[in-house]
Amino acid sequence: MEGFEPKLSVLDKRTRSDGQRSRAAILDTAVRLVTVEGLRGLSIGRLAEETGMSKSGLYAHFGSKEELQLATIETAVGIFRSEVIDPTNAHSSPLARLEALCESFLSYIERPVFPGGCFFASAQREAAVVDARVRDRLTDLHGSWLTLMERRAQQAQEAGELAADEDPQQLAFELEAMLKMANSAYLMQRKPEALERARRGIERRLKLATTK
Amino acid sequence: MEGFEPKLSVLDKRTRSDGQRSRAAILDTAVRLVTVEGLRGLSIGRLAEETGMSKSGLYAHFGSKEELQLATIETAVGIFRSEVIDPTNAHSSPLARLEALCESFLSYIERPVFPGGCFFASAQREAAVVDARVRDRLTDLHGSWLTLMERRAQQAQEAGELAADEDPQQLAFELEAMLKMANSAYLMQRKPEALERARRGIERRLKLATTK
DNA sequence: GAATAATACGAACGATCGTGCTAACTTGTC
DNA sequence: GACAAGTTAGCACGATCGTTCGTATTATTC
Repeated sequence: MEGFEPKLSVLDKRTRSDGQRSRAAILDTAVRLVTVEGLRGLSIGRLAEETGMSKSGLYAHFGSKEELQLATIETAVGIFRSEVIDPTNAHSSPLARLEALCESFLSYIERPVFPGGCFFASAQREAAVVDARVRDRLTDLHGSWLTLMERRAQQAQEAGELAADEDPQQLAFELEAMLKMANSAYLMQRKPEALERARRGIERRLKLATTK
Repeated sequence: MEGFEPKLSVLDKRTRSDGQRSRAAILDTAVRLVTVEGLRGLSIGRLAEETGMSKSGLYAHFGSKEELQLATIETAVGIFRSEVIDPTNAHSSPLARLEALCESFLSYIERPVFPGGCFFASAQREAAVVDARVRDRLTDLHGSWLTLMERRAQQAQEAGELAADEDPQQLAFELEAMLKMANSAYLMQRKPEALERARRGIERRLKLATTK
């Protein structure tokens, strides 16, 4: 699953079980907070209040806000991988995996896995404001996701499941456009109609790419 | 141009010319700041520093941060109207106006009118964090834009320019998906390739809707 | 030219931000 | 059971946040 390998955390010499539990609880709260309030809303004080810890106690787990943000992102990556990407690998054909990827993403919005929609859509918004390492990581992940879609499309084409004159990158671009639109429209106007429109659009687009 | 009427400002008894000029200069800086840093980055201190005014002097123009945010939004609405929407009304046929609307939006990203891409995309991100009046106004505007696209599609269909079995709302959804994707991809990876993909996708989608 | 109201500034407020420091406690290891 | 290391809290710091107040400086009107 190239591109979504979790980055190694800078400090990895933690042994005590209570510390691991605390850290996990903090990050669990953090990812939810980010999707609702954005990366900027992820303040130490707010997070301490939310988890019932003191600011300094919480702070000791990360050492800086930047590290906290990075750790939060990696936590979200893990959830996204297991909730969205991994399940789609059960399918055998590339085209089925591409379709499953779209549906898996829509389901991830619909369930919802995070209260504020797609984690990365929420986080990337403030990329301009955030430290360079955080911004770079977010850009990497955005690229990885798009690349994954493109690769699936290309594999489908190589397997003869897509028309030969179809541009896999163009197809991936349009599919991701629907996913992104679904996320933002579903958040803005709470009606599930947005997800249905995305599903219909994706289905029609894929049909066009196969029967051209 | 229904839906994009500027809201009346709460205070309108300003008479002095220097005050009007200051206010305009502040708001001009504010709209640019929002597209780069988001609505949350629109802090009084930052804005004062950027415009060379004192915090309190600047503050006197608006009375509260909420009013500042609302005034900034209305300023952006005016720019969006004159830069994106109004020019498209020169075309006579509804379908041409719909096409022009898409191209006008892409050009607005490409020029760029704002340094951080579409103002409303930047502002809506933090809708969850902001005061109710600001959130409501942003939701209104989002609805107005989508409704405008839908109306154009419907008019085109009524004029016989679109296939009878095409769903105008679905078409508008998919077109806006491309526009949104173009904005975010163009910002993330600075390559103009994203705009080209959006243009190609829109053209293909419209062709499909006309020759079905 | 005087009166009036708009405009701008400086100082200060309470709150919150990220970040350090110190000290107390728990946990795991020898 | 001792000891080292991990964990947490308390306290305080400088900075910035939105906001208020008093005051001086303008621009417009009579």
